[in-house]
Amino acid sequence: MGNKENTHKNIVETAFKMFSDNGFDKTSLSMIAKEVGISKPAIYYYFESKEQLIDYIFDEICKEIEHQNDFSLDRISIDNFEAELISIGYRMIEEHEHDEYFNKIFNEYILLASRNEKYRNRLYEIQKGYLTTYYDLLKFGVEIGAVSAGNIESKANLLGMLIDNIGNFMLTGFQLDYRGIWKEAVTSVLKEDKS
Amino acid sequence: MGNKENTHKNIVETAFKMFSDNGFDKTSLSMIAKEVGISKPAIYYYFESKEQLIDYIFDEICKEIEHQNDFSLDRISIDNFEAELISIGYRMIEEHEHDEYFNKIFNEYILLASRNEKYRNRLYEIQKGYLTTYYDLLKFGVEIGAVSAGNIESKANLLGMLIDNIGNFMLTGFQLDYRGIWKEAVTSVLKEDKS
DNA sequence: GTCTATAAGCAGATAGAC
DNA sequence: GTCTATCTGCTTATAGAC
Repeated sequence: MGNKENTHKNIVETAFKMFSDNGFDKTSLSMIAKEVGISKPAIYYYFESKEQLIDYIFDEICKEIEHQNDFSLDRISIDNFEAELISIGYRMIEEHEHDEYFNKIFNEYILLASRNEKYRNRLYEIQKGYLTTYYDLLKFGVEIGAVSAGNIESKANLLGMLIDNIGNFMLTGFQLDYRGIWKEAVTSVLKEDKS
Repeated sequence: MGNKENTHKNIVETAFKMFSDNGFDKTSLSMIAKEVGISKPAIYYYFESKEQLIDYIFDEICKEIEHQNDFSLDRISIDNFEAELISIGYRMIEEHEHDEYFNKIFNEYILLASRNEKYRNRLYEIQKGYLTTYYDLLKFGVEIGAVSAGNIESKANLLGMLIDNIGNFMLTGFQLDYRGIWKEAVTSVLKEDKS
């Protein structure tokens, strides 16, 4: 009874870590069971198949992303718009620095999604929401006069895609001045149009 | 005799396509052999192991990238600098549009590299060279007076990382105005500094 | 060079006892 | 809930004939 939830949690957390370390295909249920300290059939008491375990973790990850993806516009004014935008990126970079597993397994799911429709739609919505956040932010910036009105959509996509790839580059262990890059991007985008 | 090179080529090309479609782990040597129209042991005549086949294709891909990664600065002047930079990105976008397999298998190798040192160093050098190209371009732009001198490195990394992720986004089937995003990035980066 | 036959091992998954 | 024992199928890889 009390143990049931515990074992379930152990399986999920161990699988998450091992999938992240080795990938889905190179992590067998036997390996997970051994690491958890149970037998392989015990996993089948909680999950119908390996695929269902992978799907369960996918769902958990998606929920977490969807949840953390809405930051409020409350504190933002014309005076601190640029600084706030910069610090949003800084916060993302910081999260990545303390989060070795998440990005790795997420890339695993992205590759899965490129071949399996089941994961594609959900990730599509996440990516869309992700870019939309930057769009809403810049649109708000236009309203309060902190951003010039041209090409808001492209600017938003530019920022969203850049911060996304900063996460990927960090994953590969590439050492760059990511904060400097992000700051440069924000200030460049917010610069007045010449014309 | 004449057949030897042909079979070798068939194996490599078929494997490339199938690895791209299904991933390494979900493409067995039996599947490749069947698709080529030979028996499985025939593959072992050309490659010692599956891993060696994967490595061979990795080497081919790296060589191709390294080769196509140097565009000359000859045609570039102060008058056409921005336009040339924009068209460099456009050309990359166009390549991606006609190249369904390359990006997919390349991402497969990136994920491999995140777990296997053997692939890591080579990809590291490619990524570095990639970003360096944009750095050299911008530095040249500074010399001829087409770019203001501040933060060249961050600007170069920004452009390099953006065009890289444009490729990734295209892979996922995400429909965006990638040319507009790239153009916005280039013009933003080349805008005069306010101060 | 390419084949048939086969070895050895591990994968996902199930039966059934406790 | 968790176990031991087991099934089926597929994997990489090899032996040896032609």
